[in-house]
Amino acid sequence: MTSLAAELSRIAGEAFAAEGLAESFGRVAASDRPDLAQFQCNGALAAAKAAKANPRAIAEKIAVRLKAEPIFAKVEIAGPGFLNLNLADAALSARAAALATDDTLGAPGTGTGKTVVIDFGGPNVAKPMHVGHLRSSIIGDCLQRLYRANGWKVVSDVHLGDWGLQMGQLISEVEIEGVAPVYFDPNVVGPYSDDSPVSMDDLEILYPRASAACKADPARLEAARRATVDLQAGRAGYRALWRHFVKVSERGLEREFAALGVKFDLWNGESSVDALIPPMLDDLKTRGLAEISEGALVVPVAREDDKKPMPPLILVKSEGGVLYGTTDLATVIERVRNYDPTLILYVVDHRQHGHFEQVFRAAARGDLSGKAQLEHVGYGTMNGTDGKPFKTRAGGVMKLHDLIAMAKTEAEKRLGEQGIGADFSAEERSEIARKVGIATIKFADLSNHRTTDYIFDLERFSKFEGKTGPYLQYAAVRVQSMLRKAKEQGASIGIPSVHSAEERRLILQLLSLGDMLAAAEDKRAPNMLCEYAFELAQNFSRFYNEHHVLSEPDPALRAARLGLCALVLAALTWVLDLLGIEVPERM
RNA sequence: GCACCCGUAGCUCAGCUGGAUAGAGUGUCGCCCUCCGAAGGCGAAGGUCGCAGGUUCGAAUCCUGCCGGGUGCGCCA
Repeated sequence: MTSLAAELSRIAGEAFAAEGLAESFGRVAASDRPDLAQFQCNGALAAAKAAKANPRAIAEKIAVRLKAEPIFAKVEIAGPGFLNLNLADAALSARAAALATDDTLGAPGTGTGKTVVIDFGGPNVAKPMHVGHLRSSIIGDCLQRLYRANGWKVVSDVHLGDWGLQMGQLISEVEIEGVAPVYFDPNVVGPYSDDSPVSMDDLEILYPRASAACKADPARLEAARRATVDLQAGRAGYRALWRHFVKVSERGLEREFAALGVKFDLWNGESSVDALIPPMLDDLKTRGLAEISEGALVVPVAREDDKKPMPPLILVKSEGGVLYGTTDLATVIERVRNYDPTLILYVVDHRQHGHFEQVFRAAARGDLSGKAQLEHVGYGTMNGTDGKPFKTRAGGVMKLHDLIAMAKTEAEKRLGEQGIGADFSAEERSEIARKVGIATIKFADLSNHRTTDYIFDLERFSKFEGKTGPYLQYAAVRVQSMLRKAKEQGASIGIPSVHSAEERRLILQLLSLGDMLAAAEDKRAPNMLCEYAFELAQNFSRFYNEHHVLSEPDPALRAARLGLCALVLAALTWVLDLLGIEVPERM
């Protein structure tokens, strides 16, 4: 179904058109001044500016036409030419009734027939996930849920970091440690054991050791570079060892993502496009797009009008290794070939903006992206309460696993303080705490605007008061509880309609859900979902405070109000689901 | 040095394709539970929207300069 605002815009647009003005001036949106009206149209001001006419006079003409429309209960002109509009309650009620039977709750269907590839998560092989991966994972997951809700075909790809210098660092470290000499024996070409010579715990020790050694010693770094080149060139022992690294790491990562409730369609990585790289390089060289510069093969991407230096995208390093820019470019080719998407989103830390600009420009120069628009969906840093990047108390990198555990512990503490679930089983209490802990983290992260840094304050985010994940879960549980009671009492659930100011307000917000989803998609802005969910909970509380539903003596009115409660619950649960937040049965 | 992002209430943040009295949470101070879960609702106080110019009938929003903070700038990811 088309959104209410869209329908009103169409009606107003026709009024402008009938006056010989552009239809686009008819854009109607929720009013900035809810005390004055439900909706507003500011088109008369813009039209007057364009036509050098009197805005008030234009507004008068439009108002005359709009007053003839039965959908409006009020059409007023205010100030220099604002059109303030209220709807007839009958129209609102009809819309609410239609919404109550709409499984999609007014989702806009903006993605019908379109495919989007979303690249997020981006964990690295051999490294445990840390808080740096948190934002990519939960923002990316929210976007994939949102795009699906809006009708897109979504292909999500975790895009493992499994092919760069860090792999060479690890391989050379294993060689130095001497823990698996067979993989380095030039006289052995396999077959190799199916069992990994290293565990995830080993890798977590080996990688930082290798990384530090390479930083300290140029010769050690050189060995890592050589190992990288050999791995990428296909040396059998290195490939076998590397496959163990990947497999071992994936098992750990799957657990981490499961704990977060994040799923991917593809578990591809940088290495997945290995075979595509040589033909891509040949093609780019043949077409004169790639050239040798300072010993490396590069694609120049600088443009005349650049205001800043724009280094070329390096495809092959002087010693022969490929970089993540190379795999990113080849991955564009792969995704276009496999899915022909209209959009590819990269949910990656905003510090990598320059990298993506290079890749996107190179893709454009090579005409590699088909019809796809490539877009870097950047995000800011998660900081500690000191305003600096989030660290453990000891000053180290906080693992994601530990952060989730902290949030769950905090949730348990809060639930205990509130006496929630005192009579539930230990298992159920634990499960509730898990859901609340995840909600704490996700809502805190997603409610901040994506591009800005934010301060992670567990103390504040885990509160049940205010704009928090736990509060919204509680609000949803409360409505569930009421509907359960209604069912026990045998009360029938009817069709929502307007009988009071509180219901009117609630229904108006419910009818704007589709517009919010479209806007959130357009801006790739999860915080709009958070804002909506919180406002919905607030509007419900006002309604709930004012009208005692279950004790309402008029059965028809009670049924209508229960219908409204059911609709609110459906909308709230759905938006929370898009945020990746689960609502417990009870709490 | 150059480029990008940010500077909004005591604190944490929305709002930014220009529009009416700049919003929310939190904190502070008042009210409101014989009734569906008060983890709530209603109200008050709190702002030169970093500073200075400019465009406009109209600027938190667009442009320029400055100050303050963050980030990035060729073989890491």
